[in-house]
Amino acid sequence: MPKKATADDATTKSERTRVRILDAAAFVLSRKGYAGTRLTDVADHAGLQAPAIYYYFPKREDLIEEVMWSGVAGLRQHVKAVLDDLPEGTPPLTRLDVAVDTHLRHELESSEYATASIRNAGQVPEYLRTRQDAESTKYQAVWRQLLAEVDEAGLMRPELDHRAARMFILGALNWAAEWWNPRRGSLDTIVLTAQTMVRHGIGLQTADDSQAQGRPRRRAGMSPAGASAD
Amino acid sequence: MPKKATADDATTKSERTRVRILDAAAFVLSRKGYAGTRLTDVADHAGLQAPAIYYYFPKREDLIEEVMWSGVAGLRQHVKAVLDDLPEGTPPLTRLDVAVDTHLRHELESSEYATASIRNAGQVPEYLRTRQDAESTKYQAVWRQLLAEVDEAGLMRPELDHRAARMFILGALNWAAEWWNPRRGSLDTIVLTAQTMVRHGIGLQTADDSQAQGRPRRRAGMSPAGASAD
Amino acid sequence: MPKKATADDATTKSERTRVRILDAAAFVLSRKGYAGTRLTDVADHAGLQAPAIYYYFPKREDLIEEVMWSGVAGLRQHVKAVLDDLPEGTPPLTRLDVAVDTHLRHELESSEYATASIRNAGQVPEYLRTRQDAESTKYQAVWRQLLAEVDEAGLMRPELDHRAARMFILGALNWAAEWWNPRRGSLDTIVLTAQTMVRHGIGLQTADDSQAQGRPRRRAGMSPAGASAD
Amino acid sequence: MPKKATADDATTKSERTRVRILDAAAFVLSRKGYAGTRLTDVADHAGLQAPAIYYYFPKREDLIEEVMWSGVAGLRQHVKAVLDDLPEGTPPLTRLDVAVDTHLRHELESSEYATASIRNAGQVPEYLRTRQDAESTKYQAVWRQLLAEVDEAGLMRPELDHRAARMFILGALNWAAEWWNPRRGSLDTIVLTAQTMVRHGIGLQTADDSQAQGRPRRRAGMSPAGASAD
DNA sequence: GATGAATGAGGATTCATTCAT
DNA sequence: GATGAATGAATCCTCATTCAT
Repeated sequence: MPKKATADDATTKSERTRVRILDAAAFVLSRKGYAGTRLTDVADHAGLQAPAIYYYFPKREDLIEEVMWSGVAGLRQHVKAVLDDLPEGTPPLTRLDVAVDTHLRHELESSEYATASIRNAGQVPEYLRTRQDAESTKYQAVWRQLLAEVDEAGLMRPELDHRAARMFILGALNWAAEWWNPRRGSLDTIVLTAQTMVRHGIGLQTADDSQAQGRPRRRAGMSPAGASAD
Repeated sequence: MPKKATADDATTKSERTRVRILDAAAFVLSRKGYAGTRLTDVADHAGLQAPAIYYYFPKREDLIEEVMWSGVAGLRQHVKAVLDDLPEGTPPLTRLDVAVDTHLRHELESSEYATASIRNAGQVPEYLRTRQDAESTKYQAVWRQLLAEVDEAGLMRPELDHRAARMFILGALNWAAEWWNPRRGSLDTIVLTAQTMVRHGIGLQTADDSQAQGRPRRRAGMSPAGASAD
Repeated sequence: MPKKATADDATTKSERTRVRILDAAAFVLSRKGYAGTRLTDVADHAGLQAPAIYYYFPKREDLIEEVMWSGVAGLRQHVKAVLDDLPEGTPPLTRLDVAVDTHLRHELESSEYATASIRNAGQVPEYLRTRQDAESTKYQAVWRQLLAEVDEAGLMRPELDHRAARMFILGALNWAAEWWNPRRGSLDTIVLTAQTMVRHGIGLQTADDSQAQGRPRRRAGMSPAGASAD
Repeated sequence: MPKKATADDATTKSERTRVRILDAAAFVLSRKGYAGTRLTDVADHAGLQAPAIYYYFPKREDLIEEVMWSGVAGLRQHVKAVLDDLPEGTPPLTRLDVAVDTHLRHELESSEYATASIRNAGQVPEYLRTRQDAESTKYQAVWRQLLAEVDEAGLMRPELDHRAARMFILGALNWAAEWWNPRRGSLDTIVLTAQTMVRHGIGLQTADDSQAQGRPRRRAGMSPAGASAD
């Protein structure tokens, strides 16, 4: 993500308002669902009047579309960036660990957009999903690749259907937004659990590769808002 | 669910209409979300006019509440019944296999209610969730018990947080409703994949217990959920 | 107009409400113009709440379209019917007199629809005018025919451009709705004035045909509302 | 109109912008009607942003009022000026011809204001019409005078109601804006037709006075109306 | 002089709900 | 039991208008 755009970044006031609206929309959308997202609520959260939204987004749908898209886009870019940063020759199961770690932390810690996007994937009408679907497909490709690497290394359980396995992993991770509560268990704990389950659920055990990996690095300004501003 | 209600059961016509409305509501709810569920659409699917619904349900919310509740209740009863049917002494990991199998098939094959309930768990307002939450808690208990048995048998990976593990499993299974497409892979295939991932993600491998289990048995009249699938 | 449909006709209550709404819309439309016609005002005049209109007309535009169309349609049918009733062999200039008389009385006495239609002809958006334009064309044909008959009888002033002459006549008649005030001159007076001006403005004087003609006959149920019900 | 304001007059830039706004308003007003005239559209046509209009006109209504007033005022002044220029002793029916000619050409060729004013005469709210009504009355007086002269010369058809006759003439002329299309007949043609119809519709034929008169003379700087046409 | 940003007052439209039949 | 007709409470969206810059 070349340009970082966060509400506090030194961009124009106008741009910051736009981001505030998007943030508010992501917040409301992830809690109330597509049909339940009222512009009044979004405006309240953004600290302005509903009609002001129209100065930035021609239609309610355009606002929602952008949130939904940013959700996947931000997630994909974040995960992809982290994976690309890994040293050459990192073992496939370790890369899987890192992906699980990154996805989960982004979803739960940094991005209301990601949860908004995940939760409403099934409810947003067809015609609002073009960009989102495209991003989704790309993100799926990232995971397909991860599993393929495991497979090529001869480490994948033979009984598994690749697509189903991928979807079960993503489902498990996505669903975390529904139940995770910072007060009932640290994020580190659940990340470790997820990594363990994925690593062994997917991978054949080898004695020397049994420790889950993934070092969370906080990365500033990686929010989907930033993504959306590209 | 004390009373069995299926559309073809020899109940009054009135009762059958009630079920038709519930079925329709489950159908719409699972596709449009809580706020997007219009009584008009429900009525259309049930083959009557919207005001007729009020003869059976005092408020839109009551109808939705019942669907949401039936969703979890039906799922729980179904899974519980199947587990209870297993012969005494069935090994814990096998019981887990069976639970995965049963949950998945019920969700994907037999119950629009289950998916309605799953998908909208986060969007339905607090005050509509009393019964649903109670059922949910009970259903969680079933799975908590399953994992506890595995643990007691000394077969559970020690790194796992029990609650998180349980939630990841349910998340993976629940999410399947979002992506599973009968045309892109048989149910048997994905059931096997899920079983494998859960069994190895959760359980320590023992040489003699490596084969996934679970024979689907169709069970009639389990719930309105069951009804809707007929 | 085969079926007569007036608000007090013995049709269903529903049909009568529909007509009441149309009448109200014609009333408001002719006074406030296309953009100024608020559904609230229409509803007030019809004695119901604005949303009730949607029970009868899917869109505000559909309501307006129907009024606009009925306006011309009713006028055309009325004038045509009266002309067709004239005895065979009625002289062309007499037929012209009758047409002037009928148009004027219908516009000023019987039809809020006609004035609504006339006044807003230029402001209603293109896509609402299909039916109206078709009717208009047909009505123009009636007058083209009238003038053609005068011409064929060798009674038309040679300097005249036929189309322009027709339009000037219709303009003079249509505009009457803007200025005519029952308190400032009887309808009979202005009808006579119009007939005189048209007859001599258009026709060459012949000694024996100098008296304007046209006996107003009140005809029940000829309202555009009736027309619209066909 | 005390101050002459033409876009190319050597006035301040400010004054020229004001005229541009008025021109734009006349344009929009004559096409969209009173209620349909949006400041945004006016601003677009004037090549500036809507709020800029407020620098020149305190209220939307003030802008519209001025256009409506200028419409009649310009027309009246133009017609009056031309009539006053006629040589002493010009016969009444010739004066009538000239008036018809002048009104028609001004309306159709030079003034978007005139058409705006004519078309919306019935829709603009009462309280915006003070100046306009005053002008209108004065313009009516011009025509009343024209007809009176014809009458005094003993040339007026006795059946005619003076007021009605005047209104029919003006209606015919005004309505031309609704149908005249430069591509479907030259202005000269329709002017001649109008003159013929008025002269014979109103006047008693005398052998030696049968030729229609009226030489169009372009007169610059008459009004904002004139200005807009340059 | 002019614009970007924002607001308040409507106005069209939707939808749960009511009620007489 | 069920529907046709109607309503009241939102909700989206538009537009004149304001104001700081």
